[in-house]
Amino acid sequence: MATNTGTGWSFPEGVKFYPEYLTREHQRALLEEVREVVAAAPLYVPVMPGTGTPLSVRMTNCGPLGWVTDKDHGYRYQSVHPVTQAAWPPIPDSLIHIWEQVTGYPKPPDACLVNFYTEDARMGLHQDKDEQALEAPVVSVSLGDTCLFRLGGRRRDDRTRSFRLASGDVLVLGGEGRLAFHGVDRVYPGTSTLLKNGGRINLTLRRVNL
DNA sequence: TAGTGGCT
DNA sequence: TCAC
Repeated sequence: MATNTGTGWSFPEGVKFYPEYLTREHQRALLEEVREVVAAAPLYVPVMPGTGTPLSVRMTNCGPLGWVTDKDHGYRYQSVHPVTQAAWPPIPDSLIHIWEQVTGYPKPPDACLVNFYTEDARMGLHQDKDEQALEAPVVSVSLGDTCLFRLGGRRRDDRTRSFRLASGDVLVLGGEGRLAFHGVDRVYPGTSTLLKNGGRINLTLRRVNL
């Protein structure tokens, strides 16, 4: 059963959108925990496999595993920060709780990707498919400035729908939507006061290992 | 192919 | 959308 969005386009089955899931207080507390993660595991600029073209987002991770990409070894999960070689810091409890509440998946997430978007950062249309546990949903939590998010289907050429993700929104990609192409077309500067210097933070919770 | 410049 |  797909969710009707009133635009003639429905979310794929298994996609759940929770606008304003987190209160402002919860967002502030979560942001503080993200700052601790970034203090332990600094943001860095990932690059595309093969070409070495930098992505426009800055990235870090928390949890037993982190998603990384580089010129020589491509997309993968690994247990250490690619620059410092230190183990990733733990996933904050509040994020584990969100995962439990919105998924009900029997195992906790073992990876949390932290993406920081400045006002000119983008994320091209892609699928999350580097995980073994493809039956586990992917959970996205937005903090800071609003972005224009694009969601399609399992094939790159499936039609897409764009909608905004604002601070405190939670999006779950499960079921048919687990392998849906998605990306971030733009960030709207000045749309949130949560981050003093602006920008958007996206936290993506995933179960990688079975 | 999680990016992007250039051409129709 | 294509082609790199």
